[in-house]
Amino acid sequence: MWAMTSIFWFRRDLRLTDHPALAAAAAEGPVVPVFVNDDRLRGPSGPNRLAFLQGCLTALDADIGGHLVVRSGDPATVLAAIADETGADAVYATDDFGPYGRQRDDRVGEALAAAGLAVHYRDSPYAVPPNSVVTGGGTPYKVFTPFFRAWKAHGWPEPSGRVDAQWTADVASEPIDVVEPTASDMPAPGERAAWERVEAFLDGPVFDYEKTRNDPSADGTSRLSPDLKWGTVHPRQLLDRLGPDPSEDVFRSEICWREFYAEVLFQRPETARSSYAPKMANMEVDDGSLADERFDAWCRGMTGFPMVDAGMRQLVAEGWMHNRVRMIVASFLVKDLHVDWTRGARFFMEHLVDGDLASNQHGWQWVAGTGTDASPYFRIFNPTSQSRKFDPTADYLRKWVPEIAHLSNKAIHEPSADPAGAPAGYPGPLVDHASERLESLDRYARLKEQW
DNA sequence: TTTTGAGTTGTTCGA
DNA sequence: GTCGAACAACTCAAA
Repeated sequence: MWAMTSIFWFRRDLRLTDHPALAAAAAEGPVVPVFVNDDRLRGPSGPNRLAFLQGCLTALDADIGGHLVVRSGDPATVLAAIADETGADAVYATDDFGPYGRQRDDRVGEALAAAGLAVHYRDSPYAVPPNSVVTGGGTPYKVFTPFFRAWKAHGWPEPSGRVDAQWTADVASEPIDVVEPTASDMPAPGERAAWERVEAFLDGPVFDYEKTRNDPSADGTSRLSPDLKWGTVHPRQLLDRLGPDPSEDVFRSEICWREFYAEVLFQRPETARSSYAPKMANMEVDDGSLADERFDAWCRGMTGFPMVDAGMRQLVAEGWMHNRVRMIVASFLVKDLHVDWTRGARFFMEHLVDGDLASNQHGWQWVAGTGTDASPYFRIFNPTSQSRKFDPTADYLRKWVPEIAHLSNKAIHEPSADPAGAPAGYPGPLVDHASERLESLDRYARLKEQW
Protein backbone atom coordinates (compact mmCIF):
# COMPACT_ATOMS: atom_id res chain seq x y z
CA MET A 1 0.00 0.00 0.00
CA TRP A 2 1.36 3.40 -0.96
CA ALA A 3 1.21 6.49 1.16
CA MET A 4 -1.69 8.81 0.64
CA THR A 5 -1.19 12.57 0.50
CA SER A 6 -3.52 14.59 2.74
CA ILE A 7 -4.29 18.23 3.16
CA PHE A 8 -4.26 19.46 6.73
CA TRP A 9 -6.54 22.46 7.03
CA PHE A 10 -5.35 24.60 9.95
CA ARG A 11 -7.94 26.82 11.60
CA ARG A 12 -7.83 27.46 15.35
CA ASP A 13 -5.21 24.81 16.10
CA LEU A 14 -1.96 26.53 15.15
CA ARG A 15 0.45 24.16 16.92
CA LEU A 16 2.38 20.94 16.33
CA THR A 17 2.19 19.26 19.75
CA ASP A 18 -0.80 17.35 21.13
CA HIS A 19 -2.57 17.52 17.80
CA PRO A 20 -4.60 14.36 17.13
CA ALA A 21 -6.20 15.63 13.91
CA LEU A 22 -2.82 16.53 12.45
CA ALA A 23 -1.39 13.22 13.66
CA ALA A 24 -4.21 11.39 11.85
CA ALA A 25 -3.29 13.14 8.60
CA ALA A 26 0.42 12.47 9.10
CA ALA A 27 -0.29 8.78 9.67
CA GLU A 28 -1.65 8.53 6.12
CA GLY A 29 1.46 9.89 4.44
CA PRO A 30 2.70 13.27 3.23
CA VAL A 31 0.81 16.31 4.48
CA VAL A 32 0.06 19.59 2.68
CA PRO A 33 -0.38 22.19 5.45
CA VAL A 34 -2.94 24.83 4.47
CA PHE A 35 -4.42 27.94 5.99
CA VAL A 36 -7.36 29.52 4.19
CA ASN A 37 -7.85 33.24 4.55
CA ASP A 38 -11.59 33.16 4.92
CA ASP A 39 -13.22 36.50 5.66
CA ARG A 40 -15.81 34.82 7.80
CA LEU A 41 -13.25 33.03 9.98
CA ARG A 42 -12.03 36.41 11.08
CA GLY A 43 -15.51 37.44 12.16
CA PRO A 44 -15.68 40.78 13.92
CA SER A 45 -11.95 40.77 14.47
CA GLY A 46 -10.14 44.04 14.76
CA PRO A 47 -6.51 44.45 13.79
CA ASN A 48 -5.27 43.18 17.15
CA ARG A 49 -6.63 39.67 16.82
CA LEU A 50 -5.71 39.53 13.14
CA ALA A 51 -2.15 40.64 13.85
CA PHE A 52 -1.84 37.94 16.52
CA LEU A 53 -3.28 35.37 14.11
CA GLN A 54 -0.82 36.39 11.40
CA GLY A 55 2.01 36.15 13.91
CA CYS A 56 0.91 32.64 14.87
CA LEU A 57 0.83 31.67 11.18
CA THR A 58 4.31 33.05 10.63
CA ALA A 59 5.59 31.07 13.61
CA LEU A 60 3.83 27.91 12.44
CA ASP A 61 5.24 28.33 8.95
CA ALA A 62 8.74 28.61 10.38
CA ASP A 63 8.17 25.51 12.55
CA ILE A 64 7.26 23.44 9.48
CA GLY A 65 10.15 24.62 7.35
CA GLY A 66 8.30 27.27 5.40
CA HIS A 67 5.85 24.80 3.86
CA LEU A 68 2.62 26.44 4.97
CA VAL A 69 0.32 27.14 2.03
CA VAL A 70 -1.81 30.25 2.50
CA ARG A 71 -4.65 30.98 0.11
CA SER A 72 -7.58 33.39 0.17
CA GLY A 73 -11.11 32.58 -0.80
CA ASP A 74 -13.92 30.20 -0.05
CA PRO A 75 -12.49 27.15 1.74
CA ALA A 76 -14.38 24.66 -0.43
CA THR A 77 -12.96 26.15 -3.63
CA VAL A 78 -9.48 26.67 -2.25
CA LEU A 79 -9.14 23.19 -0.78
CA ALA A 80 -10.49 21.49 -3.91
CA ALA A 81 -7.97 23.43 -6.00
CA ILE A 82 -5.06 22.49 -3.76
CA ALA A 83 -6.13 18.84 -3.81
CA ASP A 84 -6.14 19.02 -7.56
CA GLU A 85 -2.67 20.58 -7.65
CA THR A 86 -1.09 18.18 -5.17
CA GLY A 87 -2.94 14.96 -5.83
CA ALA A 88 -4.16 14.87 -2.23
CA ASP A 89 -7.21 12.69 -1.72
CA ALA A 90 -8.19 13.59 1.82
CA VAL A 91 -8.64 16.66 3.98
CA TYR A 92 -8.14 16.59 7.75
CA ALA A 93 -9.11 19.34 10.20
CA THR A 94 -9.88 19.82 13.87
CA ASP A 95 -13.61 19.97 14.47
CA ASP A 96 -15.20 23.36 15.11
CA PHE A 97 -18.24 23.80 17.34
CA GLY A 98 -19.01 27.48 16.79
CA PRO A 99 -22.15 28.68 15.01
CA TYR A 100 -20.29 29.71 11.84
CA GLY A 101 -17.74 26.90 11.93
CA ARG A 102 -20.36 24.15 12.06
CA GLN A 103 -22.24 25.56 9.13
CA ARG A 104 -19.04 26.12 7.14
CA ASP A 105 -17.69 22.66 7.86
CA ASP A 106 -20.92 20.98 6.80
CA ARG A 107 -20.95 22.93 3.56
CA VAL A 108 -17.24 22.44 2.82
CA GLY A 109 -17.48 18.76 3.73
CA GLU A 110 -20.29 18.21 1.24
CA ALA A 111 -18.56 20.16 -1.52
CA LEU A 112 -15.29 18.28 -1.08
CA ALA A 113 -16.99 14.92 -0.87
CA ALA A 114 -18.72 15.73 -4.13
CA ALA A 115 -15.27 16.44 -5.58
CA GLY A 116 -14.16 12.97 -4.49
CA LEU A 117 -12.20 13.93 -1.39
CA ALA A 118 -12.50 12.24 1.99
CA VAL A 119 -13.05 14.82 4.73
CA HIS A 120 -12.17 14.02 8.34
CA TYR A 121 -13.02 16.34 11.19
CA ARG A 122 -11.24 15.09 14.31
CA ASP A 123 -10.68 16.19 17.89
CA SER A 124 -11.80 19.62 19.14
CA PRO A 125 -10.40 22.76 20.74
CA TYR A 126 -11.69 21.51 24.09
CA ALA A 127 -10.55 18.94 26.63
CA VAL A 128 -14.08 17.59 26.53
CA PRO A 129 -15.96 18.40 23.32
CA PRO A 130 -19.49 19.82 23.46
CA ASN A 131 -22.32 17.30 23.72
CA SER A 132 -20.21 14.92 25.84
CA VAL A 133 -21.17 15.87 29.38
CA VAL A 134 -24.87 15.57 30.18
CA THR A 135 -27.02 15.44 33.30
CA GLY A 136 -28.44 12.24 34.74
CA GLY A 137 -31.55 12.99 32.71
CA GLY A 138 -29.51 13.11 29.51
CA THR A 139 -29.98 16.86 28.99
CA PRO A 140 -27.25 19.51 28.66
CA TYR A 141 -26.16 21.29 31.82
CA LYS A 142 -27.35 24.84 32.37
CA VAL A 143 -25.56 25.48 35.66
CA PHE A 144 -21.80 25.70 35.92
CA THR A 145 -21.03 23.97 39.21
CA PRO A 146 -22.69 20.62 38.46
CA PHE A 147 -21.19 20.83 34.95
CA PHE A 148 -17.74 21.32 36.48
CA ARG A 149 -18.18 18.24 38.67
CA ALA A 150 -19.42 16.08 35.79
CA TRP A 151 -16.74 17.44 33.46
CA LYS A 152 -13.99 16.47 35.88
CA ALA A 153 -15.56 13.05 36.35
CA HIS A 154 -15.76 12.61 32.57
CA GLY A 155 -12.06 13.29 32.19
CA TRP A 156 -9.98 13.86 29.06
CA PRO A 157 -7.17 12.18 27.14
CA GLU A 158 -3.55 12.76 28.05
CA PRO A 159 -1.78 15.16 25.71
CA SER A 160 0.30 13.65 22.96
CA GLY A 161 3.70 14.71 21.70
CA ARG A 162 4.89 16.67 18.71
CA VAL A 163 3.60 15.49 15.35
CA ASP A 164 6.40 14.57 12.99
CA ALA A 165 4.87 14.92 9.56
CA GLN A 166 6.37 14.69 6.13
CA TRP A 167 5.44 18.12 4.81
CA THR A 168 4.88 18.59 1.13
CA ALA A 169 3.74 21.79 -0.46
CA ASP A 170 4.99 22.34 -3.96
CA VAL A 171 2.16 24.69 -4.81
CA ALA A 172 1.67 28.41 -4.87
CA SER A 173 1.17 30.24 -1.60
CA GLU A 174 0.27 33.82 -0.85
CA PRO A 175 2.40 35.79 1.57
CA ILE A 176 1.03 35.93 5.10
CA ASP A 177 -0.67 39.29 5.57
CA VAL A 178 1.09 41.88 7.65
CA VAL A 179 -1.53 43.42 9.93
CA GLU A 180 -0.66 46.43 12.01
CA PRO A 181 -2.36 46.15 15.41
CA THR A 182 -3.91 49.20 17.01
CA ALA A 183 -2.71 47.90 20.36
CA SER A 184 0.81 48.96 21.22
CA ASP A 185 1.61 46.17 23.65
CA MET A 186 0.76 42.86 22.02
CA PRO A 187 1.58 39.36 23.31
CA ALA A 188 4.22 37.41 21.38
CA PRO A 189 2.49 34.98 18.97
CA GLY A 190 3.16 31.33 18.19
CA GLU A 191 3.48 28.00 19.92
CA ARG A 192 6.92 28.65 21.39
CA ALA A 193 5.89 32.01 22.88
CA ALA A 194 2.76 30.33 24.24
CA TRP A 195 4.85 27.75 26.07
CA GLU A 196 6.97 30.44 27.61
CA ARG A 197 3.76 31.85 29.07
CA VAL A 198 2.65 28.38 30.18
CA GLU A 199 5.90 27.66 31.97
CA ALA A 200 6.07 31.11 33.54
CA PHE A 201 2.56 30.69 34.92
CA LEU A 202 2.77 27.08 36.06
CA ASP A 203 6.14 27.72 37.65
CA GLY A 204 4.64 29.82 40.42
CA PRO A 205 1.78 32.25 39.81
CA VAL A 206 -0.74 29.39 39.51
CA PHE A 207 -0.26 28.60 43.22
CA ASP A 208 -1.35 32.13 44.15
CA TYR A 209 -4.02 32.24 41.47
CA GLU A 210 -6.96 31.99 43.87
CA LYS A 211 -5.86 35.22 45.54
CA THR A 212 -4.07 37.22 42.86
CA ARG A 213 -6.38 36.59 39.92
CA ASN A 214 -8.70 39.30 41.22
CA ASP A 215 -5.98 41.90 41.55
CA PRO A 216 -5.64 43.85 38.28
CA SER A 217 -2.29 45.41 39.16
CA ALA A 218 -0.71 42.12 40.30
CA ASP A 219 -1.58 40.63 36.93
CA GLY A 220 -1.65 37.14 38.43
CA THR A 221 -3.63 35.61 35.59
CA SER A 222 -2.18 33.19 33.07
CA ARG A 223 -2.48 35.44 29.99
CA LEU A 224 -3.12 32.26 28.02
CA SER A 225 -6.51 33.23 26.59
CA PRO A 226 -5.08 34.28 23.17
CA ASP A 227 -3.23 30.96 22.97
CA LEU A 228 -6.36 28.97 23.73
CA LYS A 229 -8.25 31.06 21.18
CA TRP A 230 -5.87 30.14 18.34
CA GLY A 231 -4.89 26.73 19.64
CA THR A 232 -1.18 27.37 20.09
CA VAL A 233 -1.87 25.54 23.36
CA HIS A 234 -4.55 22.91 23.89
CA PRO A 235 -6.41 22.90 27.23
CA ARG A 236 -5.46 19.22 27.68
CA GLN A 237 -1.84 20.32 27.88
CA LEU A 238 -2.64 22.68 30.74
CA LEU A 239 -4.93 20.30 32.60
CA ASP A 240 -2.28 17.62 32.46
CA ARG A 241 0.07 19.88 34.40
CA LEU A 242 -2.36 20.84 37.17
CA GLY A 243 -2.30 19.18 40.57
CA PRO A 244 -4.61 19.06 43.60
CA ASP A 245 -3.75 22.44 45.09
CA PRO A 246 -6.90 24.56 45.67
CA SER A 247 -5.42 27.36 43.59
CA GLU A 248 -4.78 24.93 40.76
CA ASP A 249 -8.39 23.82 40.98
CA VAL A 250 -9.54 27.42 40.60
CA PHE A 251 -7.48 27.67 37.42
CA ARG A 252 -8.92 24.32 36.32
CA SER A 253 -12.40 25.78 36.83
CA GLU A 254 -11.50 28.74 34.61
CA ILE A 255 -10.55 26.32 31.83
CA CYS A 256 -13.87 24.61 32.46
CA TRP A 257 -15.76 27.91 32.12
CA ARG A 258 -14.44 28.13 28.59
CA GLU A 259 -15.72 24.62 27.91
CA PHE A 260 -19.05 25.28 29.62
CA TYR A 261 -19.74 28.33 27.48
CA ALA A 262 -18.71 26.43 24.34
CA GLU A 263 -21.28 23.80 25.34
CA VAL A 264 -23.97 26.42 25.95
CA LEU A 265 -23.33 28.12 22.60
CA PHE A 266 -23.28 24.75 20.85
CA GLN A 267 -26.68 23.91 22.30
CA ARG A 268 -28.09 27.39 21.64
CA PRO A 269 -26.20 28.99 18.74
CA GLU A 270 -28.61 31.92 18.56
CA THR A 271 -27.44 33.09 22.00
CA ALA A 272 -24.38 34.63 20.35
CA ARG A 273 -26.72 37.48 19.45
CA SER A 274 -29.74 37.26 21.72
CA SER A 275 -30.72 36.66 25.30
CA TYR A 276 -30.29 33.11 26.61
CA ALA A 277 -33.11 33.68 29.10
CA PRO A 278 -36.37 34.42 27.23
CA LYS A 279 -37.66 36.24 30.30
CA MET A 280 -34.98 38.88 29.96
CA ALA A 281 -35.39 39.51 26.24
CA ASN A 282 -37.64 42.53 26.76
CA MET A 283 -35.45 44.34 29.26
CA GLU A 284 -35.57 48.07 28.47
CA VAL A 285 -32.37 49.41 26.96
CA ASP A 286 -31.48 52.94 25.96
CA ASP A 287 -30.70 53.91 22.40
CA GLY A 288 -30.70 57.24 20.63
CA SER A 289 -28.13 60.00 20.70
CA LEU A 290 -27.67 60.26 24.47
CA ALA A 291 -27.01 56.54 24.71
CA ASP A 292 -24.65 56.81 21.74
CA GLU A 293 -22.69 59.57 23.45
CA ARG A 294 -22.45 57.57 26.65
CA PHE A 295 -21.42 54.44 24.78
CA ASP A 296 -18.77 56.49 23.01
CA ALA A 297 -17.40 57.81 26.32
CA TRP A 298 -17.26 54.22 27.60
CA CYS A 299 -15.35 53.08 24.50
CA ARG A 300 -12.83 55.90 24.84
CA GLY A 301 -12.26 55.38 28.56
CA MET A 302 -13.68 58.79 29.45
CA THR A 303 -16.58 58.00 31.78
CA GLY A 304 -15.08 59.74 34.80
CA PHE A 305 -15.09 56.44 36.71
CA PRO A 306 -11.37 55.64 37.01
CA MET A 307 -11.64 51.85 37.14
CA VAL A 308 -13.96 51.75 34.13
CA ASP A 309 -11.71 54.08 32.17
CA ALA A 310 -8.57 52.17 33.15
CA GLY A 311 -10.06 48.93 31.89
CA MET A 312 -11.26 50.34 28.60
CA ARG A 313 -7.90 51.96 27.96
CA GLN A 314 -6.11 48.70 28.74
CA LEU A 315 -8.41 46.94 26.25
CA VAL A 316 -7.53 49.36 23.48
CA ALA A 317 -3.82 49.47 24.32
CA GLU A 318 -3.20 45.77 24.86
CA GLY A 319 -6.08 44.02 23.16
CA TRP A 320 -6.64 42.44 26.55
CA MET A 321 -8.36 43.36 29.81
CA HIS A 322 -8.07 41.84 33.24
CA ASN A 323 -11.09 39.64 33.95
CA ARG A 324 -12.13 41.41 37.14
CA VAL A 325 -12.16 44.67 35.20
CA ARG A 326 -14.08 43.11 32.31
CA MET A 327 -16.91 42.48 34.76
CA ILE A 328 -16.75 46.01 36.13
CA VAL A 329 -16.84 47.77 32.74
CA ALA A 330 -19.54 45.42 31.47
CA SER A 331 -21.71 45.98 34.50
CA PHE A 332 -21.24 49.72 34.10
CA LEU A 333 -22.32 49.71 30.46
CA VAL A 334 -25.37 47.56 31.09
CA LYS A 335 -26.54 48.70 34.51
CA ASP A 336 -25.32 52.29 34.74
CA LEU A 337 -25.61 53.35 31.09
CA HIS A 338 -28.47 50.92 30.23
CA VAL A 339 -26.89 50.07 26.88
CA ASP A 340 -27.66 46.70 25.30
CA TRP A 341 -25.02 44.09 26.19
CA THR A 342 -24.54 43.16 22.52
CA ARG A 343 -23.00 46.57 21.78
CA GLY A 344 -20.41 46.12 24.49
CA ALA A 345 -19.76 42.54 23.44
CA ARG A 346 -19.15 43.68 19.86
CA PHE A 347 -16.67 46.34 21.00
CA PHE A 348 -14.84 43.71 23.05
CA MET A 349 -14.70 41.37 20.04
CA GLU A 350 -13.22 44.14 17.91
CA HIS A 351 -10.34 44.73 20.29
CA LEU A 352 -9.63 41.53 22.19
CA VAL A 353 -6.73 39.41 21.03
CA ASP A 354 -8.41 36.51 22.83
CA GLY A 355 -11.92 37.31 21.52
CA ASP A 356 -13.75 34.00 21.70
CA LEU A 357 -17.40 34.17 20.72
CA ALA A 358 -18.72 31.71 23.31
CA SER A 359 -16.77 33.06 26.28
CA ASN A 360 -17.25 36.70 25.34
CA GLN A 361 -20.97 36.65 24.59
CA HIS A 362 -21.85 34.49 27.56
CA GLY A 363 -19.60 36.44 29.90
CA TRP A 364 -21.56 39.52 28.88
CA GLN A 365 -24.87 37.70 29.26
CA TRP A 366 -23.88 36.65 32.76
CA VAL A 367 -23.21 40.26 33.76
CA ALA A 368 -26.34 41.52 32.01
CA GLY A 369 -28.44 38.94 33.84
CA THR A 370 -29.70 37.42 30.60
CA GLY A 371 -27.53 34.30 30.55
CA THR A 372 -27.09 30.91 32.19
CA ASP A 373 -26.84 31.00 35.92
CA ALA A 374 -27.11 34.73 35.64
CA SER A 375 -26.15 37.15 38.29
CA PRO A 376 -29.17 38.06 40.43
CA TYR A 377 -30.73 41.34 39.36
CA PHE A 378 -29.72 43.11 42.57
CA ARG A 379 -26.06 42.31 42.08
CA ILE A 380 -24.95 45.56 40.49
CA PHE A 381 -21.26 46.38 40.64
CA ASN A 382 -20.36 49.68 42.24
CA PRO A 383 -17.40 50.81 40.08
CA THR A 384 -15.95 52.91 42.88
CA SER A 385 -16.12 50.30 45.65
CA GLN A 386 -14.82 47.62 43.27
CA SER A 387 -11.90 49.93 42.56
CA ARG A 388 -11.16 50.45 46.27
CA LYS A 389 -11.51 46.75 46.99
CA PHE A 390 -9.45 45.28 44.15
CA ASP A 391 -6.92 48.03 43.46
CA PRO A 392 -6.29 49.50 46.94
CA THR A 393 -2.82 50.74 46.02
CA ALA A 394 -4.20 52.17 42.75
CA ASP A 395 -1.26 50.89 40.73
CA TYR A 396 -3.62 49.80 37.98
CA LEU A 397 -5.45 53.14 37.95
CA ARG A 398 -2.23 55.16 37.84
CA LYS A 399 -0.89 53.09 34.98
CA TRP A 400 -3.92 53.60 32.77
CA VAL A 401 -5.32 56.95 33.91
CA PRO A 402 -2.27 59.19 34.26
CA GLU A 403 -4.42 62.34 34.53
CA ILE A 404 -5.24 61.36 38.09
CA ALA A 405 -1.98 59.65 39.04
CA HIS A 406 -1.03 62.44 41.42
CA LEU A 407 -4.06 61.86 43.66
CA SER A 408 -3.71 59.99 46.95
CA ASN A 409 -4.70 56.35 47.30
CA LYS A 410 -7.74 57.57 49.16
CA ALA A 411 -8.85 60.18 46.63
CA ILE A 412 -7.95 58.51 43.35
CA HIS A 413 -10.90 56.12 43.21
CA GLU A 414 -13.35 59.00 43.19
CA PRO A 415 -11.65 62.13 41.83
CA SER A 416 -14.87 64.13 41.66
CA ALA A 417 -15.18 63.93 45.45
CA ASP A 418 -11.69 65.28 46.03
CA PRO A 419 -11.90 68.50 48.12
CA ALA A 420 -8.93 69.82 46.12
CA GLY A 421 -11.18 69.85 43.07
CA ALA A 422 -11.41 67.56 40.08
CA PRO A 423 -8.14 67.19 38.18
CA ALA A 424 -7.78 69.02 34.87
CA GLY A 425 -8.20 66.94 31.75
CA TYR A 426 -10.23 64.21 33.42
CA PRO A 427 -14.01 64.20 33.04
CA GLY A 428 -16.47 64.25 35.90
CA PRO A 429 -18.70 61.20 36.38
CA LEU A 430 -20.80 60.52 33.29
CA VAL A 431 -23.76 59.43 35.43
CA ASP A 432 -24.69 59.15 39.09
CA HIS A 433 -24.15 55.53 40.05
CA ALA A 434 -26.63 55.48 42.93
CA SER A 435 -29.52 56.74 40.80
CA GLU A 436 -28.66 54.59 37.77
CA ARG A 437 -28.56 51.56 40.06
CA LEU A 438 -32.09 52.37 41.20
CA GLU A 439 -33.10 52.90 37.57
CA SER A 440 -31.85 49.41 36.73
CA LEU A 441 -33.78 47.92 39.65
CA ASP A 442 -36.88 49.79 38.43
CA ARG A 443 -36.50 48.43 34.94
CA TYR A 444 -36.20 44.94 36.31
CA ALA A 445 -39.35 45.45 38.39
CA ARG A 446 -41.23 46.73 35.31
CA LEU A 447 -40.03 43.74 33.31
CA LYS A 448 -41.28 41.38 35.98
CA GLU A 449 -44.77 42.85 35.73
CA GLN A 450 -44.93 41.44 32.20
CA TRP A 451 -44.21 37.88 33.33
C1' DT B 1 -43.05 12.13 41.04
C1' DT B 2 -41.69 14.86 44.68
C1' DT B 3 -38.44 16.85 47.50
C1' DT B 4 -34.36 19.08 48.65
C1' DG B 5 -30.30 21.78 48.43
C1' DA B 6 -27.95 24.90 45.88
C1' DG B 7 -26.62 28.52 42.60
C1' DT B 8 -18.68 32.51 40.24
C1' DT B 9 -17.21 36.90 40.97
C1' DG B 10 -22.35 42.23 45.26
C1' DT B 11 -24.18 46.21 47.70
C1' DT B 12 -26.48 48.56 51.16
C1' DC B 13 -28.28 49.33 55.51
C1' DG B 14 -28.62 49.23 60.23
C1' DA B 15 -27.09 47.47 64.59
C1' DG C 1 -15.04 49.75 61.44
C1' DT C 2 -17.34 45.39 61.34
C1' DC C 3 -20.91 42.16 60.73
C1' DG C 4 -25.15 39.96 59.43
C1' DA C 5 -29.34 40.39 57.12
C1' DA C 6 -31.96 41.71 53.27
C1' DC C 7 -32.36 41.99 48.57
C1' DA C 8 -36.81 37.39 45.55
C1' DA C 9 -37.93 34.12 43.67
C1' DC C 10 -36.82 30.57 40.46
C1' DT C 11 -34.71 26.90 38.15
C1' DC C 12 -31.68 23.32 38.02
C1' DA C 13 -29.94 18.70 39.12
C1' DA C 14 -29.85 14.89 41.85
C1' DA C 15 -31.69 12.05 45.47
